[in-house]
Amino acid sequence: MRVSCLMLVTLRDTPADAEITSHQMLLRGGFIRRVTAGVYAYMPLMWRVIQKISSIIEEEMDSIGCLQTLLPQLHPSELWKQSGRWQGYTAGEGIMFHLKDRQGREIGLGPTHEEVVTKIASESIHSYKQLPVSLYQIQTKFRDEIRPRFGLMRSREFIMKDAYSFHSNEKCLQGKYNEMNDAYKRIFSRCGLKTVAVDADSGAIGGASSQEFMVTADSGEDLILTSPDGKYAANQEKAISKASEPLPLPEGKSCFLDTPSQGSIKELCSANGLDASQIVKVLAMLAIKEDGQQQPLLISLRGDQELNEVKLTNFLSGLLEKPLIDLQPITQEKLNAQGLGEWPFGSIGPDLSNELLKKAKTWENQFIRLADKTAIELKTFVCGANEIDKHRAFITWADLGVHPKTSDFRKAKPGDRCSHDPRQKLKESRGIEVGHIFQLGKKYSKALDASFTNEEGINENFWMGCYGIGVSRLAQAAIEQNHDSSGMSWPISIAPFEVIIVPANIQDPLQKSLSELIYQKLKDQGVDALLDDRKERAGVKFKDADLIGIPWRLVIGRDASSDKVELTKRDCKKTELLKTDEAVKKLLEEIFTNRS
RNA sequence: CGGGAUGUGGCGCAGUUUGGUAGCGCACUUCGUUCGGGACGAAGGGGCCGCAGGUUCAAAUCCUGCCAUCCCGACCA
Repeated sequence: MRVSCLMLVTLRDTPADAEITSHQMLLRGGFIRRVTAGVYAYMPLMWRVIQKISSIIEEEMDSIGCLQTLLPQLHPSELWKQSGRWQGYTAGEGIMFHLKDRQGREIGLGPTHEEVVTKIASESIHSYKQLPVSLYQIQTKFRDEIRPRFGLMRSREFIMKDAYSFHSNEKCLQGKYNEMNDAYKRIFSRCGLKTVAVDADSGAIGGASSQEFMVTADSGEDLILTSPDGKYAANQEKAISKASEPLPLPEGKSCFLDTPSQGSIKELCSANGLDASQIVKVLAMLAIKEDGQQQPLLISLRGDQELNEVKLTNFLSGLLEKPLIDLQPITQEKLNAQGLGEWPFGSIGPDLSNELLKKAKTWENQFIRLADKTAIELKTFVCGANEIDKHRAFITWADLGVHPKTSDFRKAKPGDRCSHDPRQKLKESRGIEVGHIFQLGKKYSKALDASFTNEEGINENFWMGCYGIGVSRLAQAAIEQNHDSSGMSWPISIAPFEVIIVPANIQDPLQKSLSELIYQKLKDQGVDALLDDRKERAGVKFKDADLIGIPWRLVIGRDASSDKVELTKRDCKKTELLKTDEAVKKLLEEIFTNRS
């Protein structure tokens, strides 16, 4: 390809609305253009990158026996109603774009394809003899993100590879899951990315086990916690840890404390000489279920711990046997709207009376009481007295007479002791999620009644797994990990071109003809070569070459008369002056040995 | 949706406080000189100043409403 034909438009100034480096560089290099919020056009250079990533993914998926397909993007609402996700994905802050066709039928624009693929599998597969099967596609997904951000990192229209596997038993699913795990590691490493695999929450997709693949980068949106020995890595949403030992309260008889304007743990501690780990704090929250039911909750936590809402949501979804669509703190405004009186916020105890909910208009009138393990383990503690400006001290759970459901609801934090080895402390780093694999189990096959006949002649629902890679996100994440002050520096396996040939002065007939000769030679060898044949000054071409990050640069300049050219490696900027033949030979060697 | 900021040629910005009919740098076009790290000179082209109302002799500038974009939280590949 010739730069003169490439529609290359680079910007000298950084567009003001781009925040992170990779986004800025993609815009400056003319790789992407924004069309509307969270929607981008992939320009020719970017499309080449995406194609290269796609090929690597295709090779790896094919190598583990996955079948490529292309599924529809318009999904009938019935299918999503069957799986029980229509409400959650469209109502409230749902992320599915949806519309009505001319007949008034509701249609969703595919944010993910479990429903469609499960339907297809169930129609085509009737016997265990046809299993296992894995299908995948590389396609645009639509998600009406609440807040699109950072260019392709969180866009509303993005390219994703999604795979779905169907099995006759759990063991087979686990086998495929492990194969996928390995394939993912190969894919990311072939793309030149450093990634960590972390335990993850399976979120809205649901299912049992799940792992995320994170490109490590300071600009990442996710907080990852890892152990120094590398044996444990998890997304903070999911991470577990051992909380520090609480400071035991000294002996004492249960009593009331006057605690005027000590509504926060901090104030309570400093006014009474307490440690936060000696207090049980109670959060009042409202869970909104998919069917609209509103359930008040009281969650007890040790004073020095924070609530992990993901853990709470998952626990409640199991308890209520319905997905939650929202979780919000109870505020005085909400109480007023329910026609309820004032609650003693700041002094609420785990035993706050159900009486307070009696007159609620739309809420359930019993609390669900929950407590984090660390709170339950306290022998004696300080807690709210359910009266403004009053707390109680030297209280035990027996004194309170309530029996909250107990689980792990606390947020693991950097510095916490690791569960597998308390001598180690969790470290934090940031990551960009580029892949996620799930063992779904029978969640969708049950909901959509997708089954096969097993060896015993009995009808059984499929065991399923699903496996995603954010292709367009991965491309941007690659820049986040590979750039310097002058621009991008693509890993060669996914670079839009492998080498750029730059005649310093295209007007010089010798330089021009030598450049053309080398260009032809490289092309004949199957190298992705770009020839900068523009009538620009050398400086301009160098700046552009650096910005668009082509891994190798061959400059044909003043030494052309002695048949010498310069070979430069983009990532380290190391330059060698070589005879033309040697330069071409070395380049071919480098490119062919490093092609993954 | 809540909190904050910003909307002026393709990009980056000034002008808004104190109303007088739009300017700078980059990019673009033409000519000349230059030619190894975003050249110089000359001459050009391009803007209903986010949109809609209002105030005024006069609005980018003042007032009202809307819209859009970006940043901080919930969402996620």
